[in-house]
Amino acid sequence: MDHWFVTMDGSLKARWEKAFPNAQPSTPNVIEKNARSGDLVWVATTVVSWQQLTQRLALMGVTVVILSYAPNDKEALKALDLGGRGYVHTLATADVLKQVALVVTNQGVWVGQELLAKVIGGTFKALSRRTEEVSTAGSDYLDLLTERERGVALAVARGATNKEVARQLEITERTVKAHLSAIFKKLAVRDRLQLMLKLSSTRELASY
Amino acid sequence: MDHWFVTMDGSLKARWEKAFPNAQPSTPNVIEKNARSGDLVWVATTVVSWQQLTQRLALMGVTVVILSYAPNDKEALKALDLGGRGYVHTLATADVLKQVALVVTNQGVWVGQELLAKVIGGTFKALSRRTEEVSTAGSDYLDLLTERERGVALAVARGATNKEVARQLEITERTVKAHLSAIFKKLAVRDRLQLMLKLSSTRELASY
DNA sequence: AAAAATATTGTACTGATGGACAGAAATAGG
DNA sequence: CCTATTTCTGTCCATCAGTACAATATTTTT
Repeated sequence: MDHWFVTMDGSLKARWEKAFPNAQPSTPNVIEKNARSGDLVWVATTVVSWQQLTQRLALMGVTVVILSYAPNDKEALKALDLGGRGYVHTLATADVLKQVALVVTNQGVWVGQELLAKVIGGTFKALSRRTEEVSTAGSDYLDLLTERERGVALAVARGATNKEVARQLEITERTVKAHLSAIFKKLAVRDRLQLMLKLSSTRELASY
Repeated sequence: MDHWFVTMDGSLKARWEKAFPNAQPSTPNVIEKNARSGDLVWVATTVVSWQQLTQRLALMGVTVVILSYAPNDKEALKALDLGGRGYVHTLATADVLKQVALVVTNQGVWVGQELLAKVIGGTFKALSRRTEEVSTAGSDYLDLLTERERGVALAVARGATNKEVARQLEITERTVKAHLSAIFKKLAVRDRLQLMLKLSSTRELASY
């Protein structure tokens, strides 16, 4: 996994070097050829076409974090909507940058807490009204499964591959398959697709 | 700063011990007397009164993370609304738990990425409608597809295999694959599982 | 104590899946 | 008339998913 910092002139700020000694500077023109899926690319909003660049890189499977000199909620939402996984002030300290990297490379999303509070506060009421009557509906197929099987079933229901489930639960892929076979038999479904449908019919799914 | 795990019986799962050797198990009755401002308390939703407990602990200045066996958006928002700083799957690995701790003890908020995407996606659309800068107006991903692609997408979302879709639409399996490839690219998903999730999440988002 | 359930991992196989190259015909808009 | 879009199809190949045989260790139940 490589680190790239994309600016207009390919300069590498001292702060970034301190946080990631192995990071490489790059420019908008060449980053799309050099970056590969799984890499972490930091894109400055001083790059003229940072939005298109973010979108394309995200589609490539690249983890993108946007660096802005003047962070604001609207730009942050735009960045995340385009597939960016983080939005940080360009002048963030090395410590913060390292933490951001840790979070986004582990399937997390980094976003300023003021924005998050604002968004969650506003959304909660509308969303809870909508789901109130549905959420506590009875028959739960998950009760038929063992604790470990539940973990596997929930991960699969979120769209994870066997390999991903194995990594998440810290077991081998073979064990995941074993659990899945048991799950399929217990819930009488033929594959993971039907499992998703069966589970999503009774509950809303989210992940960690 | 102390770590506490609150369950009904005060048990301490092996996974938690691995993540935090110094963590202490506790029960709802005594945690309010023992925890102090700045402490990190993990509360399982199996605790009957986890909501009141979360609220009271948060008001005390305690950092609270909620652990749920069956995470869902509504519960997550409720947890955060009550002052919780994180919402994680009970079966999260030690690595994930450690990362959550790192984030929440550093003024961060931990929330599932699907929920975040939903909330951000919803807010972004509302926001851009208001400012009228970004058009797209495509609330439904199906609008991005051609008629034939829509048929394939819907069949797949119902859990059909390629062979079944082919029979239903009276085309060859190869053609189904071609449509699917186009669908994956247009909707920026990696496989049929993610397609199912994407389509089912739009329906839920219809209200905002 | 014995039996059952649970959790884990192994190899080998078949069928399904998705991408990499494609090409060909029909239709609609300029 | 030309071009772009849509629809349909082909082969090859690497990877994934699920099963068929397993076996072993731990925990729980009887």
